[in-house]
Amino acid sequence: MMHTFIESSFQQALDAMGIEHQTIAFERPKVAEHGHMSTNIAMVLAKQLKKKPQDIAQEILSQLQYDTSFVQSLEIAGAGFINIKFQPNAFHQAMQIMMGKKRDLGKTTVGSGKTANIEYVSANPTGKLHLGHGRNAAIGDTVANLLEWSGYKVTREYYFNNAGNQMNLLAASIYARYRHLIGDNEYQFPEDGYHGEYIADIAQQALDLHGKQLAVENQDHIEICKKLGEEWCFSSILETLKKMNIHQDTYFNEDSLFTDGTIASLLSELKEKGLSYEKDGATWMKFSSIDESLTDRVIVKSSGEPTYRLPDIAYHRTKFERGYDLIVDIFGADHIATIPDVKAGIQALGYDVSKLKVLIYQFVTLWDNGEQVKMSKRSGKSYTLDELIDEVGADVVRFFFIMRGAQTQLEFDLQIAREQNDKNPVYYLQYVHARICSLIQQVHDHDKQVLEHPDLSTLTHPSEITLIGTLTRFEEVAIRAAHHLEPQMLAEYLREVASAFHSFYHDCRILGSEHAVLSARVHLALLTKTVMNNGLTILGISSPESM
RNA sequence: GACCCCGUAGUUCAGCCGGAUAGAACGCAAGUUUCCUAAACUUGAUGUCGGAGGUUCGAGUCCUCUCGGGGUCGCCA
Repeated sequence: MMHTFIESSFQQALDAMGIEHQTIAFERPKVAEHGHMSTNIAMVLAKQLKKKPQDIAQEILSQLQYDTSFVQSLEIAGAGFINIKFQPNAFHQAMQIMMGKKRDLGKTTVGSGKTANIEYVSANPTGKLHLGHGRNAAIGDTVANLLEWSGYKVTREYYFNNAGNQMNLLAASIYARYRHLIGDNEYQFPEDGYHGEYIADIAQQALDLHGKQLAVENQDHIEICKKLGEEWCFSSILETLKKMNIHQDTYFNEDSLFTDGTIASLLSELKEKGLSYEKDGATWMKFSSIDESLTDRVIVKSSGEPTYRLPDIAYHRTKFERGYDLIVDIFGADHIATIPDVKAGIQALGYDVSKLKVLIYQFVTLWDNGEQVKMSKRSGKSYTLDELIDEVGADVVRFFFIMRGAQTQLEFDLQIAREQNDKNPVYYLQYVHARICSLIQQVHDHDKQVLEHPDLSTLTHPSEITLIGTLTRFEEVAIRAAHHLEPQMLAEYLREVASAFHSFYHDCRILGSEHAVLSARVHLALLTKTVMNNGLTILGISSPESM
């Protein structure tokens, strides 16, 4: 936000030079000697004006009219950068503005009036959530939060299929375990069946509810097992998500697309538009006619059953029909192949595909004591998300899953996650909040007056200025993270805030200082608390009052 | 074989729309507390940004090729 103090001055200078209006990029130099802010505008204009960047910079500076109570100095440096140093007053003004926003600090309006749909987790009710789902959930929920803070009206959606092959396999697995429970040890367990312990639990439930009434194998009895399985799995999933502070708004059942005729009408429309054709008794989608790099795929098997592509396209179409301005899917890397097909289908149906953003996250590998924890789905011995949350806590789980970019493979180190100390980055952030809460408590005990009308001009220590400068970036970081759909940008930033605060806290004594200094510093601490609290809230992580 | 993601310090990773001397954490070495939570702070060492070309005032960032790791290529989801 600091650039707002100087931006219009630059625009006016460019106007005076007869240069067309254009966006001026301001950035924070890495080196302190380069000032608080710099712009490369002179270099950008060099080609267009056919002059040396240094000369252009000189010209801009000679035209520039600025408020000297805000700007301390302007310098031309390097290849033609203009470096800006602000007066402490500028930081105090910025702080004043932020203090006025109180709990809404960080909320912006870039997305106001717009709606967004974020689909995440979307696990079918065939088992417990595993670590991959955890990463999906943490990313999805945080992206949803970020968009909400940017002003979007957000719908959090969960898509599931309780009618497919996998569900039949679940039912067959439960039924087999049930038969074993009633003594039919010869009964064959389905090949590729689900082996987790929970299957036996559900079978036990079937036994408790129905006794030996299901002993004869028939469709009704298997259906009972399926229903029990679905309910059990879903409640397990929801419980796990609840622990992660995740609550979704809409649960979209794939089956509804078939029962309400959406699929049928899509099929006839595709046929009408010449986007599908019959071959070998199956219906194929003509992806190759939409995009040369794609291959035609079966959408209805010769058996009459649809492949997953058909409902996927139909489902995404409903999202477009529901009128969202932004549609976000959170997918694991294993689903990467379906995305071009869905996009092509949507585009061919006449929708604006650019509204659809697909966030792909890479796999998670779990490490403990320097050894990789193998996760085998077949044996059912995979480490579940639930176990992970119980072991290290939901805050740690959420943070670890978003602290790296989604596109990098995540190494989840249990050893570090378990530590409740300085090695664990989550505590570093939360400690700032707890420290400030404790401080405020003590200030309250001593002197209630300090909280009124602080004189910020006493904040001149380099650590104070650095902290204020860091806090001023909160809004733009939140916007940028939302725009790029990258939660880890916010996580990185909060670490910077924490570091700046701890330095300030170390350098600048608060309690016992003279009244004016005490008051101003307390307000700086309070503002930091707001930023940390709001930032952690976006990440779905708690802000403890004490640790 | 084709396509997608990744490759940055000993390790795990940041690095915005291409900007100046590539950053952080952990680990390692050395310090800081009669005082607000030492779960903190300060200082130091450590780099072929996988490699080779190219684009330009300027490349970790963009393009081409190449090597290495992961993923995906079904009338499975």
